[in-house]
Amino acid sequence: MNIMQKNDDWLSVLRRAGLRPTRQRLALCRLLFGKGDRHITAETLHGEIQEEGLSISLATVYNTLHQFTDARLLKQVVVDPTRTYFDTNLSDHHHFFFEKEGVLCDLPGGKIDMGPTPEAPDGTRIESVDVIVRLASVV
Amino acid sequence: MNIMQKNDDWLSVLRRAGLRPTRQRLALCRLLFGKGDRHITAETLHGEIQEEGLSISLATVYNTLHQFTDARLLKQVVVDPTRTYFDTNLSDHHHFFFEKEGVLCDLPGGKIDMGPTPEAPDGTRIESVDVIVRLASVV
DNA sequence: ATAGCTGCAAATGCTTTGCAAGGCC
DNA sequence: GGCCTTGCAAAGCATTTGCAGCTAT
Repeated sequence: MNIMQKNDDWLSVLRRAGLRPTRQRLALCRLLFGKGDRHITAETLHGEIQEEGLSISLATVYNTLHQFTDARLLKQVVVDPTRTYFDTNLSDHHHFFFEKEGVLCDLPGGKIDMGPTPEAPDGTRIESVDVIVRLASVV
Repeated sequence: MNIMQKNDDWLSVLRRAGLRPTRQRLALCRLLFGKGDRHITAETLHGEIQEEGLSISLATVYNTLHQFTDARLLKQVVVDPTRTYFDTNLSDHHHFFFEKEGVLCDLPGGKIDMGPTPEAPDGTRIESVDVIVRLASVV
C-alpha cells in the first residue's frame, strides 16, 4: 500500500532512506507506518509516544517528521493554518477535512477525475494538485 | 466581477455588510477591492498601507481581514502553513500557488470540471472543495 | 573516532487578545 | 452618549534553532 512493505522492517526502511535507525526514529516509524494510512500532526504523534510511556521530545518529533518528509516517507498536507498534518499515504490522492474535529482523511474512491489538468504557466512545472473537500457538520 | 459594484462605494459596501465605515476599513477596502481580484496576506496589506504613508496597526489589519471574511467580503485560502492568504474573488474557483515566491493567483479558465463531486459522509455537508495547483520553477 | 542525532530551552514568527482611548451614529 | 473600533503591547501557539551531550557505524 505504501513504501513500507513486508514485515515491519523499519530498520531497513530508514537505511534505504539514508537515515540512521535511532531508537526515536524506529519508534516513530512504528507509530506512523504500522497501522495503515495515517494523517497526523506532530502534537498528536508526540501524545501517542507519551501514552506508550516512551519519551521523545516534541522538537525531535518535529524534526523527524520533516526528515521523513524530505526522505519521501511522508507527505505534508496543508489544510489548517494552525497545524501541520503529515500523511503516510504517498500515493496521489485527495482529502476530506472535518473542519470542526480537525480530522483529515483520504477521499474514498481514489483520485477524482479532474478532466484536463491545467497548464503550468511558462517557467514552472506542476508540483502537485491538492484537492481538499472541507466538511462541516450538518446543522 | 465581485460583490463590489459600480463606483467604489466602499461606504455602502461596509454598511450593507453591517460594519461601520471607519477610516481604517475604508482604506483597506480601497486597497483590497479597488484593483480587481487580489490574493494577499495581512503582512503584505499592512505594508501597502505604510507605503501610502497611512498608518493602521497590524493587529487592526488582521482583525479587519477576519471581519471581512466573516461578512463574506473575503475568502480565506489555506496554502501555506506559515501565512494566511485572503482572496477578494468570492466566486467558486481554484488556485495556482507559486511555492517559491509565495504568490497565489486564480486558476485561469474558471473552475476545473471535477466530474462527480464526492459524496459527503453521513452527518456532514461539503463546505467547499479547494483545489490548489502547486507550482515550482523549472530547473 | 566521527559524523550524525537528540533533547532541552530559548528564540522565532505569525496571529490573537486585553484594555484604554478614540470615533461613528 | 453609547457602543463599536482601534491601537498598542503583551500574550499565545505552533514550530524552529542552537548547542552540549549522546549514539550509530
